[in-house]
Amino acid sequence: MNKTDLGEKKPGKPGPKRAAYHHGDLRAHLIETVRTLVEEKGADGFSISEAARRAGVSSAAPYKHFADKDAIVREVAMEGMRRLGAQMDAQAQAADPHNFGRVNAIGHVYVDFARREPGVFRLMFGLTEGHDGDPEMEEVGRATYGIVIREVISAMPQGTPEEVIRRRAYMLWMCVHGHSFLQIDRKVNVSEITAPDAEVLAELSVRILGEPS
Amino acid sequence: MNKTDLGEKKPGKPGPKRAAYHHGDLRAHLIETVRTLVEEKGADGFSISEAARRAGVSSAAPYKHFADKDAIVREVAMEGMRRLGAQMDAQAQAADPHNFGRVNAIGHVYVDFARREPGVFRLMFGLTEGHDGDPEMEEVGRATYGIVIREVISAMPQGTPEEVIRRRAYMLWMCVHGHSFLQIDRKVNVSEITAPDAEVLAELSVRILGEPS
DNA sequence: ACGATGATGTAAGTGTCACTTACTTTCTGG
DNA sequence: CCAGAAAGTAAGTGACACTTACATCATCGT
Repeated sequence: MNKTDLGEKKPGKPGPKRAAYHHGDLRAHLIETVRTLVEEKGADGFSISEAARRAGVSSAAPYKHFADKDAIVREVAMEGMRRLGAQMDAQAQAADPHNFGRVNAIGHVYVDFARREPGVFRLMFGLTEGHDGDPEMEEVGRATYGIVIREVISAMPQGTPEEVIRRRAYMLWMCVHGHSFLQIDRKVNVSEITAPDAEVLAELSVRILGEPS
Repeated sequence: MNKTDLGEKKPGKPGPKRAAYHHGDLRAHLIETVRTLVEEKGADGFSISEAARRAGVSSAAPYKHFADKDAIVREVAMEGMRRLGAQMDAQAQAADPHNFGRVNAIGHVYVDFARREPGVFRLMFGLTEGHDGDPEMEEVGRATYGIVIREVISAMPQGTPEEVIRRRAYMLWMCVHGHSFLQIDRKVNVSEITAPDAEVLAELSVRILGEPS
């Protein structure tokens, strides 16, 4: 009976990386399962029961690891936010700094993430009914947004006031965020718009970060 | 026993405006109740049962008027979309055409609607899991977006190609849509942004509709 | 008037879900 | 090696979406 030899039973203190009792880190397994379910059934269409069923445990088992459904959802959302941040960072670094290429790269990562994982994306940015004020969540969000700020700073002329930086960054965010949701919620065909991302994002960064006309 | 003398018993044909049998147009009453509930409990936190309870009917009664929960939600969303369109139209007509004033007015109506009725707004623009392809819904959406197009046309130089018009209109929509969701989902304090709508929207319309820098 | 008809309502289900409680099993630290 | 915590289970509870079978009532053709 292989217990999926995931158990890295460190004889040390329990620590935060507790793993492998009966099931073999059910906690992480559940987060992954829920992530899949959220994409399959939608953010509100999935059930803890089904996640437990897929993990091969009883429907009460999840509650040994999470207070309630929202707690699982929060973990999935935070994990998604960290992934988004990492991708944004990587692609920004890899991009050509000229012509706002790094800012554009971040925008593409954002929109692509929404398209690739619309369920998780909605969890991350939908209200999730009460996760505002969660300090850990806000911390992760701030870290991710910090990457945007960083690239806007280096895309704008040196010495641009912070006030202006923040304004420009937020304007970009508005656009990219709105574009992402309009895409995944399929509101775009409403007006027969089929603009390629690259063009639109490139034009927007010029218009928003450039000199006002 | 006043049956709330709503009954306008037209002896004519049943027609689409059927009213006042036992309850007195339960259908409309339910839509209104659900609209309230959606704001109180959130788009996925409300229940048909509670709506029926508030309307004073059995929990099975709603299913005489709507196929399922989604059907009620769709009606609420469409009614909201029609109201949004009407407000956009009215405010656009009332606004000063100079300096993209009419386009800005539309943006304000959009954002204000989101803030005033975030629950309904989410219903209108959230995926609602399968209402894409609903022809009536698309028709209402197209009509509302038509107002935007109309005002963008009259804000841009005469003779601007339709392709460009559509591009500009969509860029504006992206921004306003993103701003609305970031506001109602409270993602804005993440980055300590507290920009007044008027400034941001005015600047955006200039940057998006004006000459590229 | 009047009775068939269909629209509108109810009561009593079914199956699922979130979450709880009481209990058992398994791992771990002293 | 054992006390106790951690991790799991079975069996609930109450709410909900939706169904089925039945009751009521306005309306319309006769």
